[in-house]
Amino acid sequence: MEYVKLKEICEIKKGKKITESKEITEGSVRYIQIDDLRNNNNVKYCLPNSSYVYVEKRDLIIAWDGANAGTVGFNLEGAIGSTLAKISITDSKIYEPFLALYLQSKFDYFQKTSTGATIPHISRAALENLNVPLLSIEKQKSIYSLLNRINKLILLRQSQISALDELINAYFYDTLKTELKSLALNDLIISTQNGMSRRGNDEEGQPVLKLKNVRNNIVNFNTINRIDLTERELSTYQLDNNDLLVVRVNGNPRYVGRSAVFKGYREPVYFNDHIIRVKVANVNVAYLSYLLNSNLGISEIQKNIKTSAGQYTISRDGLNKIKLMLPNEIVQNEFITKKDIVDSKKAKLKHSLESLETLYNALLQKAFKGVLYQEQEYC
DNA sequence: TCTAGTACTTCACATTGACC
DNA sequence: GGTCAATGTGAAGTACTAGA
Repeated sequence: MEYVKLKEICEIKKGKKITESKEITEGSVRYIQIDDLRNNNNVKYCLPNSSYVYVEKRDLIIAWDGANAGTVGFNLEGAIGSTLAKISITDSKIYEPFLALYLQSKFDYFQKTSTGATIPHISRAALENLNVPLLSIEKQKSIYSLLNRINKLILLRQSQISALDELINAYFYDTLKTELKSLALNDLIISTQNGMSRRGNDEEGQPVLKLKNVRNNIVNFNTINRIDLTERELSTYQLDNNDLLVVRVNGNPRYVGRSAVFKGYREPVYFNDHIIRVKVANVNVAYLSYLLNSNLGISEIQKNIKTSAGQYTISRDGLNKIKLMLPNEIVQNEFITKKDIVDSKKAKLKHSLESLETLYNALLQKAFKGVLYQEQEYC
């Protein structure tokens, strides 16, 4: 396959420092930062300035500095910040979306060739001298079309998963339209207990849950630490099924009080002092966890959080004081039954999503080695 | 020994400024 | 003006310790 250096088909220009405009006026333009290459969750604006570097939708944008240096995006319009660079294609034989896909596939190369001791920066030389496969426009479009179809399926799966989350949320808010009983969490608590303060990550030992193992309604075992526990610790901190685990401390108040129900593991599991274990009665514990992680629960938890030196904590006493509005147990159980059904559908969609992502990456590699195109010709 | 508060660490992105 | 190391800042997570 024939290759051409990137510098022969593109112009690269680094962005400038931009002053964000808090007010959006008629003349405001979008201020593009690294996060904008991944999503539109935090769109910012600025006032036009002749010194700024502007991109059009056909231009590619690459993250120049930081841990994500090498991230590539396109189809954006606006002024780019100082940690981004604009890649303008000057050769009409290059199909922009194809080149964007190619550069996105070279993320590891950009990371490996980056410079800088503290913060990595894209190496201009490595970028400019990158070999780009030179295919006919038709072939570029054909490859892009195939990969884009898979990408659309990936986006569809992601939106289906989000839709199921919204469905569960809608079911949850339906439960709040029934007759509710006002009570304090204390009325449901049988006992609370802080975890062990011992540290470590031994090769051998028992699994000990820490803060990051407790996500909203999910206990994950992906990065679990192991500690060789004493007899006393083994008997004091072993979790039982249906224990409610509540995050006790964090630098961000939003994460204090987040909770999940322990549903068992292949071996006994223990917990450290970032977590409070709560045993409850007269409530569906999974429903209680969902309620505490909802906006309603969070706003109640916030009222009982203490802050000092930028740290936020909730004590066992604070947990007891949390006020709740609960439907009866029949409604709670019905909600959890529905949620379990939706969760199993979500699991299937997630599995499908992972398969699509694997397929996408495999085809991406083949496409840029020229193998994919040969196979396509026989299709 | 347990609890709860706080100091410390790590990571990521933004900004600055010296140097070429 | 471009490059890149240093620094600032905030988020998120981890470790330590005083006091009950």
